[in-house]
Amino acid sequence: MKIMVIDGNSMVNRAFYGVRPLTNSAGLNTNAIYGFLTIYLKLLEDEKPDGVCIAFDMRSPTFRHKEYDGYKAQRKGMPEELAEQLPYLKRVLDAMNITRLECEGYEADDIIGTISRTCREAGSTCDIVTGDRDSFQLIANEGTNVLLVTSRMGKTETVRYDSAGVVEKYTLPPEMMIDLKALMGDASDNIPGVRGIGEKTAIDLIAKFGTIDEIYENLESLDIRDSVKAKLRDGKEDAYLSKYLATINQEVPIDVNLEEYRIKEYNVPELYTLFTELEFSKLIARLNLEKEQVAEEPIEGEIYTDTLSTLEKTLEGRECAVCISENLEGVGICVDRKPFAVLSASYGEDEYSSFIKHLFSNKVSKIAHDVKTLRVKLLEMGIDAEGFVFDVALGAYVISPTSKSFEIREVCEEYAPSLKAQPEVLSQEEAFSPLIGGDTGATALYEIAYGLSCVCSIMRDKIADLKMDKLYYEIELPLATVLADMQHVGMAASREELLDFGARLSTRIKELENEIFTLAGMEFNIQSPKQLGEVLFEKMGIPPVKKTKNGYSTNADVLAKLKDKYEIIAPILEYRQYTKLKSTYCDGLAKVISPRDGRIHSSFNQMVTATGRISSTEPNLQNIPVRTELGGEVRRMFVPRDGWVFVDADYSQIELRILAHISDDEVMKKAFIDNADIHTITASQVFGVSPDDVTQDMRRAAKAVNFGIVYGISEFSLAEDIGVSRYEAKRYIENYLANYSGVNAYMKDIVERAHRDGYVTTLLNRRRDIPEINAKNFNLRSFGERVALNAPIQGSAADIIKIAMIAVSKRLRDEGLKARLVLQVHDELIVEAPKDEAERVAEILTKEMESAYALSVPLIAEAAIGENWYDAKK
DNA sequence: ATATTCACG
DNA sequence: ACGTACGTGAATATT
Repeated sequence: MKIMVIDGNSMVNRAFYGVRPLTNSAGLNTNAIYGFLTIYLKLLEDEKPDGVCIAFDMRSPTFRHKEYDGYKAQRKGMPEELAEQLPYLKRVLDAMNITRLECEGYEADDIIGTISRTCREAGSTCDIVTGDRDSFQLIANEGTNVLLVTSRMGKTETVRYDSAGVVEKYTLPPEMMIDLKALMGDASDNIPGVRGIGEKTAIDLIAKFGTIDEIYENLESLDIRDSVKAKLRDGKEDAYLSKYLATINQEVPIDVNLEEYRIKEYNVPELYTLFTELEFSKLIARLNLEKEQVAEEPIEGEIYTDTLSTLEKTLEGRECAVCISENLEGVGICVDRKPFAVLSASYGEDEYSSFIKHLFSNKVSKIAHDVKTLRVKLLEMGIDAEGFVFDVALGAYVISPTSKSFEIREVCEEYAPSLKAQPEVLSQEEAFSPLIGGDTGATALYEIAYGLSCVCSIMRDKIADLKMDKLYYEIELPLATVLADMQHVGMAASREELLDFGARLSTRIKELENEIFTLAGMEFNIQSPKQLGEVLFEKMGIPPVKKTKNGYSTNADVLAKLKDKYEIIAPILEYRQYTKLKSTYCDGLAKVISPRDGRIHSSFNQMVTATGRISSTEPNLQNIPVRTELGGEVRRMFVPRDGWVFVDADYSQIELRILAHISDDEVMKKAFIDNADIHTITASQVFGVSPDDVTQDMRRAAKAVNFGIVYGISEFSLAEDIGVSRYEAKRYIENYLANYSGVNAYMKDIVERAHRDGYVTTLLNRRRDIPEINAKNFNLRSFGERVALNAPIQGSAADIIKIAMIAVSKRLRDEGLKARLVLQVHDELIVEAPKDEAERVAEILTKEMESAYALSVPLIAEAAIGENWYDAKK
């Protein structure tokens, strides 16, 4: 077997300096990537290796740096124009299925040495591709050669060196290269060598004596010039240090499996996407990446005219893609890649509606787009739709949760671009909002169904590739049905009480308004941050605390700092609180109570957040006040049906428990296993006192540190948050990380992995891409690093509560209970239950939430029962 | 359409 | 030295 092992950093440098500057239209430099690929493809053609791998240096210091501070000390960091290309190059190599190797504490050369040794031992030949001569020492007669790549004037040349080649060039065999360097040093790596001895003398000496050991053992008796002898005598230590530094390590602790390097097929869609972004159209053509992307045939569908009972039989037990029109006047179906439309107008009312019932029963396996919305719509029409085996929108979300849109059009364009080129109708506007009544609508319906079936098969592979089958098929897909049911059931709030509360707030708002105007000496719009800023910081001359993009900041933090010094501030804060409550909650909620059933049907969106949480809109029921007494009143106005109660259960410290689990931090795990108060334990760690001696203030500070850690802490923000000096905040963090050493290691590791991979994952392998992580802009990159810290934690919590929701929902149904899940607030589930089911439901909630996922610490949920939402919280 | 503020986890 | 905690949605003012 013939292995080619490439020195990635060296080659990318050669490419960068050897290829004229190139950028794509987004301004990204691409010349090093392009040059690298050109050289690689040429080598592949010329050398025809069986296997390939590429070794990279890591940023972290190596064993050589630890031994010698000066090692490569003169090296400047790579220019930004090159650094920004590396993450892309790595993605390209991944898409080409070429193995990349990196190892903390070692250089690429060491990895290469290790592989060449493995090859020798396995009897394989090994070609080392590199741009510098450091690797010459690895050349061996048993088939280890160096392909030295040089570039000048935009031309690259490759010269093969074997043992004879080295002797010809240096008059010394490869194995003497190390000792040669021990004497002559290496300016480019800042290896000292023996002071005063250059290449010529060094070659002579090594040729004569072989090794520096040989030289130093007999130094005084050697037949050489006295001046050289003196230099050797003075430089002995340097000589041995240099030898150590120059010696390539061939025992790097990496798993080497030569079979794994065997050349594999490219991941064509991935590579195509990347090359498109990089604008490498020549390479796309050269590698034939576009082939098979364009459908050969246009979509040919028809309007179904046979009797529907025949069709029912055909569909039974089969899988089909479906798409319904706005009011169910028609449905597009695609089975076995054959698209057609069934129109209500072609049949009698009974025949059509019984077909629809059958189609949406679980006798037919359906692929659809946005199952939750579809199910809600059908539930409103009295149809309990089930049997969905794939949701194309949800698939797109799971694959890339940060995408902006999961509309049919976008998803089709992204996952089946051939559809765009071929059929005319599918690319037209009206095709995606079908209005039945003419051929266009029917055509659109079946074309969409066809599109969905194409997209589905591509997505299934992609989901399997990403190892997200469990996340997708066992969590997200079943959850869509649970969310549809929650949305359909809704939650009741008392319109009268909300409006009454609003009226009471209004009275107080008026009073506050007058008070503020009097203190300001003028009338203005208090709700306008601009006017308020001018009044406070210009007219009244209060010193501004913070600025925003367009003026003075007047937010609650700023006002709190001014509160004790200026009389006008307190009423403003109160005014803000009251107007917020009235407009967002009293008026806002009253507005969305459905006239049909007097309940609020919030939309639960499964495809919005970057982390996997769900969100709630129109209205947002996930931000109903609770932190202040007055705000909590709003929760009293959420009431169950007559004779029913709310059962509310929430997870205790789920995010910190997840942190303890994934960081495997012994101290934090013990705190949870002992069922201790985590903030108190943290306080005892941070302040170095026993848990019994932790004061309220210490606990409060520790709580802020715990939160900070989960968010990707900075000492500045922590200091700001808890009102201590920056220095003190820094001490807290240092103590925290020193005591929770597992957390410290985890934080380092996850950030490093994010830099390397460009994404992070959760416990259930939900993935979040973090393109910012390799940005040159400091703020953007720092943001990426905080995201890398937080997303696995927040996202894993989201995974776990989703599993619990599915389990709770199933048990309520299986056990014939009337109780129904009505709300989820990230770490809290609320069920509306008949009074006589309440205790049972509380048990189910607690049990299913706690057992949703086995962590290495206990997962605790606490349930409470109440006559309204406020009272249902402990 | 964007900015600011503030409600929640 | 950089600027400063993660994830959301709604109301309001302003461009």
